[in-house]
Amino acid sequence: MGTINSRYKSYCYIENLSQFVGSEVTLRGWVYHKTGKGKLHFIQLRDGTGIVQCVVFKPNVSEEVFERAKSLTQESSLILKGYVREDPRSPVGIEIDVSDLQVIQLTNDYPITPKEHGDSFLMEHRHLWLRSSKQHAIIRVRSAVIKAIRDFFDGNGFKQVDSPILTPNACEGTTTLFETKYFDLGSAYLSQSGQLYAEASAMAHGKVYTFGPTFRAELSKTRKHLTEFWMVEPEMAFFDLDDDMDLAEDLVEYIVQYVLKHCKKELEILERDITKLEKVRRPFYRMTYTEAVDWLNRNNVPIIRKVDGKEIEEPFPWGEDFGAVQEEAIMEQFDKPCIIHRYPAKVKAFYMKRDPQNPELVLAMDMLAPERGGEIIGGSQREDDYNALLERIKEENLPLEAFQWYLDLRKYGSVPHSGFGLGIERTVKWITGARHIREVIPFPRMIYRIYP
RNA sequence: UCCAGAGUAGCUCAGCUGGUUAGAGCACCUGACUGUUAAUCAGGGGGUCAGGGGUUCGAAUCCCCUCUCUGGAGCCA
Repeated sequence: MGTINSRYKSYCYIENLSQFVGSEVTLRGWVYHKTGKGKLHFIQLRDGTGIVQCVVFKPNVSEEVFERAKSLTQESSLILKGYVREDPRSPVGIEIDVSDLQVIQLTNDYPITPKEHGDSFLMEHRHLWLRSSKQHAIIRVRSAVIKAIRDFFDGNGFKQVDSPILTPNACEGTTTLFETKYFDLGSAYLSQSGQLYAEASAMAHGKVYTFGPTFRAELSKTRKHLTEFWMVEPEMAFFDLDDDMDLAEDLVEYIVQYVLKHCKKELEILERDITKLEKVRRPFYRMTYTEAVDWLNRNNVPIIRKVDGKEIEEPFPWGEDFGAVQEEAIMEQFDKPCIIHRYPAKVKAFYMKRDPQNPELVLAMDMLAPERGGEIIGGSQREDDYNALLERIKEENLPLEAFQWYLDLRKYGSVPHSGFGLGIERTVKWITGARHIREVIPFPRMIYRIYP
């Protein structure tokens, strides 16, 4: 891997300790855990890159240093010097024999102990919970996922062209938006998708991707929803739906294989079954919406409706959108992602292109992840015909003035084009096996939580 | 938003059909210990039982209201 030459490289970090066996090093960090036994103290030191056991043996250090080591508490910050030694008794094979130790700050009453805690308590202390080893591993996987995404697109001739976060109008009129005042121009909204702007950029650059936060004021309270989440949205001129699906497969395969290669330790800490991830290789499964409905009915997965307060089970009707029950039933049979494509037009957004084979369908696709990973990608070929798009905007009662620029794209050199959005958090949740989506973003924003 | 569940020590929880001064483990403080890694052993401090109202001789326990939190649904990535 290429690295940048800098003076910071000369610092010694725990992840590089194996290069320093037999020599003296200085480490800076925090006490992750400490145990003692009379004349012997064991400090689990973490420095952000890893954890190593440091041994303080009374005869080896001065009286003051031993007293300082004895007084250390969880999450106290310190600088220590010691010899790096291979030791089979250490979980990482390496240990530090401490010769000197300086306390930067002695911590009192660190709230997160090695014992169990409730979700609510940990979320209140998210700013500290980030230091715990599983949370630390998850955020490192997140970082790797983002790097994989950038490498993939940059290496395939895409340009990153960012979309605005403050927007004048709704992209998909259906979902709820966060509204804010915008000087004398009235209201602005936090973006719920960069797609429309990505389309404009694709007409300028061919293949582009936008990467940024998106905001949805939906009143959803589940473990796969955030009100602020990150999304990467590629958009490609001259791509049809099949090209779009191929690209989505390539991307997801690349991300998973990258994480398997670069995050072995993290996946181990997270106790992730990597044999399941190793199966994520092209080609993925594909089925049309209509095939999926047939499958549901052949396998007796009904839809449950409430009529007069009573729950009634009915066969799944063609034209209805899938809920969590249907998605999970379909995915149970698959050991790698599945793309479902060609949905009924009435359950999908206005900008999606009609299927020339069947006007009731749109050229849309969703990718569902196995192991209850849920929907990680939603995409489509876009409507590129001026009149067809205008018709759809009117049908949805969207403000025509706001979409004038978007219609312009169909007026000046319109071409077939496609794109999709991949949710970073849902992807990281699936890959890490995290229980809740709030664990895969450093500071989650949810319907009832905006602290810390 | 709708449905369901929860709130007792810093944390995780027990506390029965109402009955003396509210309990445990961990964390914290003091001491012992040369191989711990959720160390062990001995001792110690720590409570507005979410808040308010009601029933009762008596409420953590029963009833009502409010607040907070958790999970699920719909919608979505």
